[in-house]
Amino acid sequence: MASEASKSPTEQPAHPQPPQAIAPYPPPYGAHYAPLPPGAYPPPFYTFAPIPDPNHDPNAAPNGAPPPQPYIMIPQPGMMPGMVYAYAPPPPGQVLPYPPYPAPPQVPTVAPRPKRKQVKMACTNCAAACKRCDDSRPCERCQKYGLGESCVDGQRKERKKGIKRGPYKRKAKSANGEGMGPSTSGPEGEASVVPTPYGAPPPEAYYPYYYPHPPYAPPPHDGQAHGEAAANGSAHPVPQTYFPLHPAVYPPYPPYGHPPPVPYAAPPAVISPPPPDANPKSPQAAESVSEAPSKSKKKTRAKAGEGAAKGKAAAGASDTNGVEPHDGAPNGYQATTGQSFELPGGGSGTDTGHMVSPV
DNA sequence: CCAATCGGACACTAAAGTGT
DNA sequence: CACTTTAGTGTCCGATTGGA
Ligand SMILES: [Zn+2]
Ligand SMILES: [Zn+2]
Repeated sequence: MASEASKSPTEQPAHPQPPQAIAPYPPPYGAHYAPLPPGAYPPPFYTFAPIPDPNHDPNAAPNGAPPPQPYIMIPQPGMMPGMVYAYAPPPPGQVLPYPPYPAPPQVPTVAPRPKRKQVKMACTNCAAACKRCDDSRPCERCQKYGLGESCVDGQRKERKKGIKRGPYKRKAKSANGEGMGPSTSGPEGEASVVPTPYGAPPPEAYYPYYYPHPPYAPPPHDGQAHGEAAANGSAHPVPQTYFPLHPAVYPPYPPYGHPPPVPYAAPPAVISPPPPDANPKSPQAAESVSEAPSKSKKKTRAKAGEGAAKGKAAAGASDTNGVEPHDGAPNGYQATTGQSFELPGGGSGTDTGHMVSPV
């Protein structure tokens, strides 16, 4: 019972906390990718933003202008796994003033909810009442309602056998979902495109910006093969290059806790991110989409649990007590694109995290 | 206000289908 | 035969209803 009782609605599995050390690792100007010391932190989490190469990148410092500051990329609560965020870490105790990509905390769309856990077998009383049970017998709820003696496991039906199915459609399972033709044969007109792990395209050249971790990064825009990537198709994906806009073009963000001056608009196109996956549908969501042909829900609910405990024998019993998994979203993320939201400071943006200073 | 009810989303997992 | 996909079945969330 000590296993799952601890879920706080507002908390999420904490990212490994990095030493707040940006100073020791300033990537050299012109470097394409300056990773932190190997082994220091989990690679997907802590990486330096690349510094623009003035020879190739339009975002690099204008003539004579000083190079932009290196930004350490630190994951923030609410960020999607694998995403990196090009912005200096907030001071201790503070959070980023702007919504993370791709789903800002303001929108109720995506809350990092832990999966609901079920007991292997609910007792008959709980099952009948459609309430949460536990592994103990009598279960907590039955004890509460004085149903200890009738708290027994139900009996699972045996699953039907011999039911024929059509041919399976294979799912594309690759690290770079990009090029591959995903579920090729979609007879139902079902989604035929597998979304990238992060749904939306990586916005970049924004302040701040987010983008997928290297394996999903778009190719270099300057025609060069940055990083160790691109060369061979066989080796595993390698960090690609992304460049923060130069502050001279796009003023940096205000200090933490301060709202943005104005809504950030789209910047002049310097880099075109790859097209979004046209399929916002969660692979898992398919379940409830189609009409359930046979929902074995016919059962007549017997009186049990609260009902059986008639007469209020067990007072003060409320099954809403205790742990609430705090729903927010199905475990399958909805990869929506172009969804708008409100910025804390009164601005607005999209779930792509595009935010750019007006200049 | 609170407990009981219950529709339906969600989780689990076994069976069917596929690949090697 | 290992692995993947599909879907049958159970769990239980959360909205609704009804009684005190
Ligand atoms: Zn129970
Ligand atoms: Zn019980």
